[in-house]
Amino acid sequence: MSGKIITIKEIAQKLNISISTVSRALHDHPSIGLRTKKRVQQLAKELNYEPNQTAIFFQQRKTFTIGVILPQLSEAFFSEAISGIEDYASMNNYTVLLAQSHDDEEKEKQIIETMKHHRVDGILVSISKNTTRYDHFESLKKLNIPIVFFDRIPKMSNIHYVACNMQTGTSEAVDFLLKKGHRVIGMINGPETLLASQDRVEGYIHAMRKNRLKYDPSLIISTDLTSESVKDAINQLISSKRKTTAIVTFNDYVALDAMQFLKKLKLRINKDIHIVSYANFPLINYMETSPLASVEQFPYLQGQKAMETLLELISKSKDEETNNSAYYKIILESKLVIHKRN
Amino acid sequence: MSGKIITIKEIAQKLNISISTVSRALHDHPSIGLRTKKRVQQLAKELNYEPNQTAIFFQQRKTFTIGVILPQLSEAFFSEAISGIEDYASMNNYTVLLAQSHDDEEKEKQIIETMKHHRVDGILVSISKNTTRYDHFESLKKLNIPIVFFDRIPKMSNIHYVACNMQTGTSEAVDFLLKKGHRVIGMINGPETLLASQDRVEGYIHAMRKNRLKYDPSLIISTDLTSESVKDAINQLISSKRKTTAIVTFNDYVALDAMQFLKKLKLRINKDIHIVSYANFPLINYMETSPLASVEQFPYLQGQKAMETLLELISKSKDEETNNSAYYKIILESKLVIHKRN
DNA sequence: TTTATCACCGCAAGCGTTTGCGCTTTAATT
DNA sequence: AATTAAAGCGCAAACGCTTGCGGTGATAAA
Repeated sequence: MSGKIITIKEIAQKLNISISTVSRALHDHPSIGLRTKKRVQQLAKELNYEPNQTAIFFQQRKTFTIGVILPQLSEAFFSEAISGIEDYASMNNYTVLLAQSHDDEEKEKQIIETMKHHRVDGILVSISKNTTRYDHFESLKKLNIPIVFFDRIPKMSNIHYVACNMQTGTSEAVDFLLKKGHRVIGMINGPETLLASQDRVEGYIHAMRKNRLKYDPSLIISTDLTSESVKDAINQLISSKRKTTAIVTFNDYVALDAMQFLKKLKLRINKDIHIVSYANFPLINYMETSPLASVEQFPYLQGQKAMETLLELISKSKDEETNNSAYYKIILESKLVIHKRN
Repeated sequence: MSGKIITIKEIAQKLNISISTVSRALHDHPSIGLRTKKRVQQLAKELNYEPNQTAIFFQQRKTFTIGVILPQLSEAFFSEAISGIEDYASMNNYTVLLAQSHDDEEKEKQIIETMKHHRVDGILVSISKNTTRYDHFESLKKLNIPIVFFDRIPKMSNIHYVACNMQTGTSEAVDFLLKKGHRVIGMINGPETLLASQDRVEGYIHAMRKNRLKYDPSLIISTDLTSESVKDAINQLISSKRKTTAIVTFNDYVALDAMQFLKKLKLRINKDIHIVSYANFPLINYMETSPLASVEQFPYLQGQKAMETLLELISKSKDEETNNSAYYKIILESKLVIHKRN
C-alpha cells in the first residue's frame, strides 16, 4: 500500500523517455525541451516523487552534511552555540549531524570515526576536556575533511579555530571594579592548563598595569571548578591580610557556588563583597543576587562564525586542489555587560 | 597527496582477489578462509581504509539516522531533551540529524522534506506551536518513515507520542499548597489551545475535589505567556475580593515574570504570596527567590523514551510488513519537587 | 578410484542518480 | 536544394558496496 517508493526510472518508463532526460528535466537542464520538462515535472509531483538523496550523496561524493561534536548539549553555552551552528548551516542548505562526547576521549574518537564514514563535508568540534591525544583529528586531513575548532581548542598547530578572547573582557571587568574604587580584587580562576584561564590572568594583569597598580599574585587562585575548591579559594581570599572587596569568578557556575558560600559567611553580595562573572546563564539577570556584571562570550555568534569559516573552507577545498596553508584563527572579543539592575 | 581515498576495490586488486571476498573478509563472513581474512584486514588497516557509508546507506536502503526536529535548541527544556535523545540514539548506533523549526510552520515543512530525501530511518519531533496543518507529517507514512512526537503533540489521531502528563504534577502542586493552608490559589495558565494548559486545569480541579473544596474558575487565568499578559493576570488575581495567597504559574519563564512584578507591588515572594511553578530552568534552585516547588517534566527522560519507542517502531516495521495499527501513547507522570531551601 | 561434501572464493547484478558524449531531427543559412 | 548549426534526447559508465548463486579444488567417504 504505502511502501512503493518511486524513482526517476519509473517516471521515465511511464513517459517513454530515458532516465537521463527525466533527471535533467527535474533539474531544469537547458537541453531539455519545455514540453517534456513540464510533463516530467508534473508526473513527478503526481507520483509524489522524492529524490533519493542517499544515491545522490554517494554519486556526488558530497553530503552537504556537517558533523558537530560537543561535550554536553544540556550546558547552556553549548546549546546556545549549536543553535547558531544549526541556523547558519540550514541557511546554507547544509545539514547537521550531532553528537556529544560527554568529555570522554574514547567517545570522541569513536564519533570522529562515524563521521568519517558518513563522509560529512566538514566537522565542527569543541573538544572534550579530557582529550590528550589528537590523532583522531589529524586523520581527517587524509580524507580532506576540513575541521574547525571552537571555544575549546586543542593545543595543536596548524588548525582552524574560532574562540573568544577572554583577556579583553576580563580586563574590562577588572577595570570596572577598579573604577568603582575596589583595590583588592580576588580572582577565582580555572585550571591553569586551560587557555581560558591564562587569558583571564593576563586580562587581570593588563587592567592593573593600565591603572598603574601593582599586581598581587596571591589574589589569583586556581581551582578545578568544583564547589570544594571554590570554597577553599574563598577562604583563602578572606583570610588574606588585605580585605578583598571584589571577586572575579571563572564562570557563572563558580559564581553561584561562591555566592552561596559567601552568604553562609554572612557576607552580603555586592555590598561587602562584589562579584563579577562570565555569562553562562541566560537568566542570571533574573536572580536577586547576581554578579554586578558579566563577561559575555557570545556562544551563538561563536557557533555561527565557526560554521561560516567551515563552509568557506569547504568551498575552497573544492575550487583549488592546492592545499593552501593559511589557517583561520578567528578571535571574538569578549565584552563586559553591566547588569542594569545594580 | 592526501586526497586518495581507498576502496575495497583497490584492496582487492593489491591482493589479487575479488572485491566480494574483501567485503566479506572485512565483515568476518564465515565463508572466507582465515588466511585471506587476516591478509585483507591487515592491508585495510595499513591503507587506512574507511568504508564509504554513503555507498552502504544507498545500497542497504537504511541510514541508521534519525531526524530530530525541535522548535528551539537554546531553550533549556529542549536542550535537555536532545541530550537524552542523542545519548539513546548513539547507544544504539544511530546517528542524529538535527534541525530547529523556530516555531515556523514553513520551516518545519521544509525540514521534513529534507529529511525525507535524506531517507532517515525515523523522525522525532516536537512541533512548532504555530503549526496548523499536518499534511507534511502524513506524507511520511507513504515513505514508511515512522514518526514519534514528544512534548508538543499535534492534534492528530493515529500517531505515536510520548508526553508528560501535567495533570498529576499540577494536582500534587495544588495539594501541596492546600496542605500548607492556602485556600485561594491562583493559576496563571497558558493558552487554552494547548493540551498542556488543559491538563493543568484538570489537575487543579482534581486537587480541589480531592480536598472537598469548591473550585473557583475565576482564579484560573489563561495567558499567552508574554510578560504583559502575565502582569494582567496578576493584577486580576490581586484585585479579587478573596485574597490570593498562592499562585501556580505555567512555567519558570512565567514564574520569573510574575515574581518580578509581584516584587514591584511590594509583595514578598513566598511570604505574602507563594509561588509554585514547572521546572524549565536547572538553576532555579540557586535563585534567592524561587518557587516553593516545581513540577518536573523530565525532558531528558522524555527524549530518551521517545527515541526508544521510535527505534522499536523501526525494528518492527522491518520485521513485519503488516502495518499493525497499534499506536504508542506513552505518558510520563510529572512530579512535584519541593525545593529543600524553602 | 570414484563420488559426494565441504570450504573458499569469484561473477555479476543491483541500489538511484548524474553526466559526457553522440545521435537524431528540425530549423536556419546560403 | 544543399549544407550547417542548433536543439532535444538517449546510451552507458560510474559512484562503492553487498549478496545470491555458481564454480572451483581439496578432502572425506564409499
